[in-house]
Amino acid sequence: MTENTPQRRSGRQLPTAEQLRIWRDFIETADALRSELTSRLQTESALSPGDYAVLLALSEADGSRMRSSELAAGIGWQRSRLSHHLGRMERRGLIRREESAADNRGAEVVLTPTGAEAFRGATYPHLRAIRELFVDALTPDQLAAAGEVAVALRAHLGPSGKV
Amino acid sequence: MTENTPQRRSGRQLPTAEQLRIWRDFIETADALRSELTSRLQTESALSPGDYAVLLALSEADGSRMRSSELAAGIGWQRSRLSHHLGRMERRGLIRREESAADNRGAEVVLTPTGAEAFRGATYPHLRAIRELFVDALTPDQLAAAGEVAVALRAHLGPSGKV
DNA sequence: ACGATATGATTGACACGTCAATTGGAGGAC
DNA sequence: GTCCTCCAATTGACGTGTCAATCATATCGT
Repeated sequence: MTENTPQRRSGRQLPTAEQLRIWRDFIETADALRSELTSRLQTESALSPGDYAVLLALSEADGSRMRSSELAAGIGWQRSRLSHHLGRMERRGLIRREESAADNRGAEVVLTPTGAEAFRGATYPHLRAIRELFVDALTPDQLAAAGEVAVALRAHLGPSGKV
Repeated sequence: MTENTPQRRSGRQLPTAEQLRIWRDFIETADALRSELTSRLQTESALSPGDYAVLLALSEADGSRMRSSELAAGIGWQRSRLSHHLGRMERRGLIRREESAADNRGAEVVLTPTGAEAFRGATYPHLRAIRELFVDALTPDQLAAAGEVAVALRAHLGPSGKV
C-alpha cells in the first residue's frame, strides 16, 4: 500500500501508474482550463459560464424567447438547475419569465435588453479566450487528436444516453 | 449574428467553427467524465471527489496526519476551501482536527479509523472506474495523445504558475 | 364528467467553491 | 516589553449544483 510494488500487469483491472498519471494530467488540466476561462468571463463580462450558456441559447432562439424545458434540454441541464439559475438571472435583470400562452403550466424565458447587451459584450472576449487558451496551445495535429479523444470518450461513456 | 456569415479567415482572433466544435466536445466530455466518476464514487463509497483527495493525501502522509496548510498545498486547494471541506468531513467522522504542538496558530488534520476505512473501501472501485471510463475508452495512441494534449495545454496555461 | 396519472416548473435542504473579512498567535524592530 | 506586521486558519456571504418533494395544470381512460 505504501511502496510502489511492481504491478502484476497480468491484467487485472487497475490502471498502471503511467495511465493514472495521464488521467490526472487530463482531468486536472481540463479543470484548470475551465477555471481560467470562468475567471476571465467573470472579470471581463460579469457573467458565469451558466449565464453565458443561457444567454447564448436565448439569443439564438426565435424571438429571443424559449420554453423553459426546451431551454433546459438545449443546454443539457436538469430542470431544477435551470430554475435556480433563472431565478438568479432574473434578479439581475438578464432574463424575464412569462407565462406560456399555450400551456398554463409552462413558462417562457425571455431575453431582456440588458441580457442581450451583456451577451454581446461577452461573446468576443470569450471566443478570443478559447482561442488563446485552447486552440493556440495545440498544434493542428494535437487539436485533431483532442477532438478524437473526446469523441472516443463520449462514445464509450454515452451509449447509456448521458449528456 | 443569426446567419453563419462566412468567416473572414484573414486571421483575426476568433476560433473557426471547427475549432469551436472541438473545444466544446473536449470540455463537455471532460465534464461528463468527471460527473460520471463522481456519481460512481458517491454511490459506491459515499465519498465526494474532495473527500477522496483529502483521504488520499492523509493516508499517504507520515502518521496519517498533516498540517492543514501542507494538505491544502498538496492537493492544490485554497485554504478556505479546505477549511470548509474539513468541517464537513469532521462532522461525518472522517477526519479530526488537533492543535499543532509546534505552532499554536496551526492545526493538524488527522485521519480517523472511520476515514481510513472509507478510503480503503473506495480506492479499488475508484481506480477501476478510471480504467473503465478513461483508459479502456482509448487506444494506446489516443491515450498517449491525450497525455500530450494535457501537457501542452498546461504548459501554455501555467507559465504564470497556476495549478 | 371524473379520477388517475403524467408533465412543466418550482422549492427546500444541503453539499460544494470563491472571495473578502476576521481571529489570534508568531516574530521582528525598537 | 510593546507595537507592528505577517501568517495560519476560520468564518460569513453568496453563487452554484443535485436530489427529492411539491404544486398545478394537462391529458388519458372509462
